Amino acid sequence: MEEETSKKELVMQAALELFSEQGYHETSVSEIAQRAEVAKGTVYWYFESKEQLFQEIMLSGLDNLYNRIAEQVTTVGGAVEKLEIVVELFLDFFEQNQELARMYNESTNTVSQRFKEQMHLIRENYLDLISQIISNGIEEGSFRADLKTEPMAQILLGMISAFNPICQSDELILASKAEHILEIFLRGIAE
Amino acid sequence: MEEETSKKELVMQAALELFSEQGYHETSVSEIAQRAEVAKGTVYWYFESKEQLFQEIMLSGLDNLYNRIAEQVTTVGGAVEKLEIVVELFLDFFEQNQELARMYNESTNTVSQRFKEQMHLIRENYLDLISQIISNGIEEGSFRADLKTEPMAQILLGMISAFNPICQSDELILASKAEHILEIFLRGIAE
Amino acid sequence: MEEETSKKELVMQAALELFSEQGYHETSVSEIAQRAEVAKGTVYWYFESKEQLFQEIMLSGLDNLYNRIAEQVTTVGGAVEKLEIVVELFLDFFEQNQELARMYNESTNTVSQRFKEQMHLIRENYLDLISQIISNGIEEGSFRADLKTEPMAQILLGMISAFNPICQSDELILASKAEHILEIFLRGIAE
Amino acid sequence: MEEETSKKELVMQAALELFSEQGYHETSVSEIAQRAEVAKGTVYWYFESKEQLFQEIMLSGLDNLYNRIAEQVTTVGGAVEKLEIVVELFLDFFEQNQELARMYNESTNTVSQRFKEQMHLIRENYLDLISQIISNGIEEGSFRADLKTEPMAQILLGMISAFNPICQSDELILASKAEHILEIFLRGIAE
DNA sequence: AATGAATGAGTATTCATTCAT
DNA sequence: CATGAATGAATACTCATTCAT
Repeated sequence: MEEETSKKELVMQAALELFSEQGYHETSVSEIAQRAEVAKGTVYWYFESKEQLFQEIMLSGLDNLYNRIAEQVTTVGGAVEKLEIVVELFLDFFEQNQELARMYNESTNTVSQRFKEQMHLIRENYLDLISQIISNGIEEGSFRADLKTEPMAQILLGMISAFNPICQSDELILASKAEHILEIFLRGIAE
Repeated sequence: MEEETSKKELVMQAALELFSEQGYHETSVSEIAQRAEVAKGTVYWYFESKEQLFQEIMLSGLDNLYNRIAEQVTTVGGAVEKLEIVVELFLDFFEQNQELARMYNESTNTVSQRFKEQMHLIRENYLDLISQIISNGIEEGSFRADLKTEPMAQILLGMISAFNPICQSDELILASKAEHILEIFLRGIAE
Repeated sequence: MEEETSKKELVMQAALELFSEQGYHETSVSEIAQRAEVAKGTVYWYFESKEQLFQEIMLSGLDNLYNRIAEQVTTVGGAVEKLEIVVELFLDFFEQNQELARMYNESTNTVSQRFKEQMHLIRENYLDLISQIISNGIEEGSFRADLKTEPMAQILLGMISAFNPICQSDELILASKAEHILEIFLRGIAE
Repeated sequence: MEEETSKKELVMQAALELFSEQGYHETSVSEIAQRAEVAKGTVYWYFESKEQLFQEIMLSGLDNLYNRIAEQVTTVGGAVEKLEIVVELFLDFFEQNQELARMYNESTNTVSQRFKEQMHLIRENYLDLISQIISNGIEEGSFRADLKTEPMAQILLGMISAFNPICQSDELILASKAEHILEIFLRGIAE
């Protein structure tokens, strides 16, 4: 009657864990089924292929983050505060989902054209969101008017990625990472 | 009589091309041998395994870049000029070796612990180099004294990666990329 | 309220179509269920297994033909006329049911011993029927008395099969096929 | 130095045996490798796929038979004697290679379009050969001039197939089968 | 040094069948 | 009667690696 978690979700969770622990290629469908405690066939009942499973996980994860950011950003007024939120939520997401971050990197060559396009679209959504915020900041007079918003958005994402736990050795705390990024970026684009 | 290119180099070149075109897992040793126009066994005469081959390519590529940067950096005086060189050489390298950049991303999970450690070491070398420059800049009075150099170095690398051609859609020219990065970063860390 | 066609018949029809379009092994139970617009489980309510379904289709088809031939053959007097009917009905059946003809060929190795025996039995029925006609023809004085009826029956079936549309490239019309067969066979066995 | 049988031949032989014992679908590549006493990979070293292996076996078998017939047929003068040779060699072939005969039947749906076309071509070669003989017989005055040679050739092949051991229950000896066929066919087409 | 035939462990995927609802 | 989610055994095929020549 309760059926706490659907089998599909069990599979996705198991796959997320294994993909991020071991990588896409190093994880077999059998392993996923085993960890999810379902039969191998069940994986194929819910997903057309291993790759599809991967994509569904990626896309849903990134979509969630986007929605969370887009939502929170409306709760504050100034462009500076908005960027603070973007940075924090992103860093928090990387912290919580090292898996996806890692998978994102690994997937570059692995997957189908259609998937790449979807990923690109998602990335563009993020860039648009940030560009918009910067644009608002310029109107507000908070940021320099001579900036091209799109490359700025790219740079911010790059800075954030620099603190993706995968790339990092030393262990800064999240708040500190955000501080460093904002310190440079906001100063860099300030009026 | 001349033997223009050694078979080992032919193999490395073929592997570099194929790895970057298709990714590590999607490239078979047979393909590499074929493209290099040598027998499969020859690959194994020069390299212990496919993974070793991969690593040798990666490491030699990144090493070259490091040496080039380290060398050029000594030819100028100020910290600002040094950072300009770092940014430009990195961006140029990405442009010339999209392959390695892509491979670097993909390799995160793929490979052995020992290899990861080597990659980390290389990355640390880069970070040290940049940290050192920033540190000098602080002493010079060019940069703020309250900065932690290591996170700054990380941030700079992150910003540079943001313009890795793999991640990008729009086609900025190299000079323009460098300008954007330096504009924000130098302003961000300036005294 | 009317329920024009029973689900069982829908399944058999769908299976017949698919088996003959694609062959036994190339057709999955899922496909059959889909084409029949019933659930997969329904197939298993009516048939013990995929093989049973196949057999039921085969046997019922061949049984129908046998009965039709056996019946029509009584409506004429002479052995020659009887053989004409045999040939025509067979050829007509092949034309109408290329599917079954094809399936018959394919099934030789596919299926269980018990099924093969049933098929053999059916074949023997056909051979008996024809042998009997030939035997009558000999008594009538229409056919040579030195003939062994059983091999003659076999030969006739073989000749008929030669015009099975599967084996053929050129498109003779049915009447013409029958004519060719009878021309040779009747002349060959005539007194 | 001797290497009595090449591994490729071992594989083909094993496959031929297993296919004819159990059928195409019922035989796994593993089984073939096992019976041939080679590794599974070796099968794939010599053949692109299971289907290719099947095709190579079929085509080479039928080609051999054709060549044998075409050759022997030139050693005798009259059309009647030529047809006797055709019938005998065919029947002998079926006897020796029940396997191939059976496989031929089963393959109808299994395989690729290109293969079907090749099979058709081979069949046409056989039909042409026989048509030609009949045509010569007509010129010789041995056979009726009102015959269409192509359907006659088809009929003869059909008669021969009727004695394919697969289709048969009782065990006639080869000579007797040939006699039956020729008795009817030659009488049927005689002047 | 170089070759390429041979190996066999490993993997994604299919599909007949079952059974709780 | 009817459904379709769940199962897991079975299979074709790949590919890094070895080694006799």
